[in-house]
Order: sequence, then structure tokens, then C-alpha cells
Amino acid sequence: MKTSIIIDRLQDHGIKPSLQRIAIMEYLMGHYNHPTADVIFNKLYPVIPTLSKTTVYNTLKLLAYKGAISEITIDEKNVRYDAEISPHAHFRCKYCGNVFDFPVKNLSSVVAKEIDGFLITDAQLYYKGYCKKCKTKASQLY
Amino acid sequence: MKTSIIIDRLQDHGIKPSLQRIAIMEYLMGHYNHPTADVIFNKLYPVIPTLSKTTVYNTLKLLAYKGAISEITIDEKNVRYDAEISPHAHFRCKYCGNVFDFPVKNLSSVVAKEIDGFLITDAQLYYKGYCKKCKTKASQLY
DNA sequence: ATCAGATTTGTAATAAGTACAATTTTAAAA
DNA sequence: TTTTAAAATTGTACTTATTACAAATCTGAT
Repeated sequence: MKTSIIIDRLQDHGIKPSLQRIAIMEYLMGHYNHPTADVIFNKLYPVIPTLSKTTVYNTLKLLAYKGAISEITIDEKNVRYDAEISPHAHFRCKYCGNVFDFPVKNLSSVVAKEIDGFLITDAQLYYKGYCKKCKTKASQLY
Repeated sequence: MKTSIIIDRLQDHGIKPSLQRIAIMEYLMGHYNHPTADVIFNKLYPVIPTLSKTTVYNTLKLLAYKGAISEITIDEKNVRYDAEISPHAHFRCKYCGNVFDFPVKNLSSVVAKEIDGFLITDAQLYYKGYCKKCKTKASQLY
């Protein structure tokens, strides 16, 4: 991935590009598997040995706040992050725990900008259940 | 609220009604403000002095697993619970933190039961933004 | 009354995330 | 180039929601 694309994404959202911010944004734009802060830290730490976990947490919060990435709270255990910011849903398998992207045909029809005087800045649609691989395994539990 | 209605809700979902389970279910059916486990514990502890926090956590997990209530993960800090299980969305104000119920016209149109071999058991639609009261307060921050 | 299984309890542990003060980096002014 | 202030990063210590687990209690059938 070209560094200029990553820097553009940061600057388009009013974020000054630093070494750490670029690395975190680059990781997210190269890995659409909804990583947690911890996963990102462990992947980047060998590359940037001075990296601090606090920086990863702070940066992810900043990126999400500025709208450069989105926060996924489908997992009650930890927050996940996603550089794909176009409207789509997420599915989490109750058996293997994996989170999948899910296209939704009519999502824009339910995602309003303002309802009854409430200002909506962000919308997330989450599905839970059993993925293709785990469907049979899970049914054998009962 | 009549106790028989609460016991019915439990039994309809295959849950044996105990004193603690009834109390927790009753609290949720009487308070649709999406309480956390901690809130529920603190409200019930004076009434049931032997109540343990572990029981509250375990019971809420059980009720959610059996489909008697639903788990709301709109707050990245803690899990909230809701006895209203008909399809509706939730809105969380980024300023005051309150979680509101939100009717959604076309929600059923996007909430499929099965997509591409994935079995969907549960769907949640979350909105974030600023509520009516906080909209002006929040805009003064910038 | 007894007994096994289910439920509850209390304590200790885990782990995600945050507060905060110290250090380092950046970039502009002198 | 040196100075300097603001911004960004770091490391440590802390907080807090949630879970693990073993002991105690309750329940309902025999």
C-alpha cells in the first residue's frame, strides 16, 4: 500500500500524520479483519520497538473520533476497529468468534441522519449467530 | 407488575424461576432504561441482602442466552440489558451517555434470518450522536 | 430424612482500557 | 542555528467490568 494513500486518509480527516499514526492507519487499511488494539500493538511493536500501548489506544480513539475509522462494539469483551467506513453490517459468530463484513441492501434506508430532534453521527448494524463453518458444529452441541 | 407474568417470561424461555432470577427479570421488565449488571445489583442488594454480584452476571448471561432479554453492547464500557425484545434500535448520546429506544420503520427489511449460509440469531442496530437535550450543548464545544 | 443436582455465594484473578506525569519530537520564531 | 512552546509519545500505575472457581446453600424427588 502506498504511503501517500494512508497519509491522505489521515489528512482528509484533519489528523497530522506521525510515524505511529501512519503505521496504525496502514495496518488497518491492509487488514480488514477488525483487529483489537492489542492485536495491532503486537503486530506493530516488532517494527516500532518504541511503540507504547497507550499510543495505540489513544490513536485509535482519535482516528475513530475524527471519522477516519470506525469502532466496532459487537464483541462485549473488547473494541474492534475497521478502516472500511462505507455502510455495511458486521456478523459475529458465537462459536468461533470471528467477525465478518456483511453487505446490507437496504441499510441506507434505515440509517437516517436525524430522527425526532436527535442528531445521528454514526450507525452500526450487528448480527450474531453461527457462520457457515460453525453452523453444523454448533448444532451438535444441543 | 404481577409475578406470574415474570415467571411466565422465564418459563417460556426454559428458565427455572428462582428468587434471584425472578427479581432480576422483574427489575428489567419494570425498568426499560438499559441498566448495567452493576446498576441491577445495587438496586436489588437492599431487597435481597444475600445477593451476589456473580449471580447477577450469571443470571443476565443466562437470560440473554435463552433469549428472554437482549444484550446491548452500544456502550464500549459495559454491557447493558433490555427486556424489550421486539425489533427496535438503540441510540446513545455521546454527550450525556444516555441510551434511548428508537423505533425503526424498515428494520425487519434488513434483519434477515439467514444470509449466504450464515445463521442469524440476533440483530442489533445502534445509533450514536447527540440527543435533543445535548445537541446545543455539544455544538458549543467546537 | 436423605441425597444428587442445580443454584448461589464470596473471593481472588484477569484483562481491557485510562490517568497522568515525564520524555521526546516537531515546527516555527528568533 | 538555536530557542522555545505545543503536540505527540511513552511507561507506570491504576481502575473497573467481568470471570474462574470452589465452597455453601437450596430444591425436589425418592
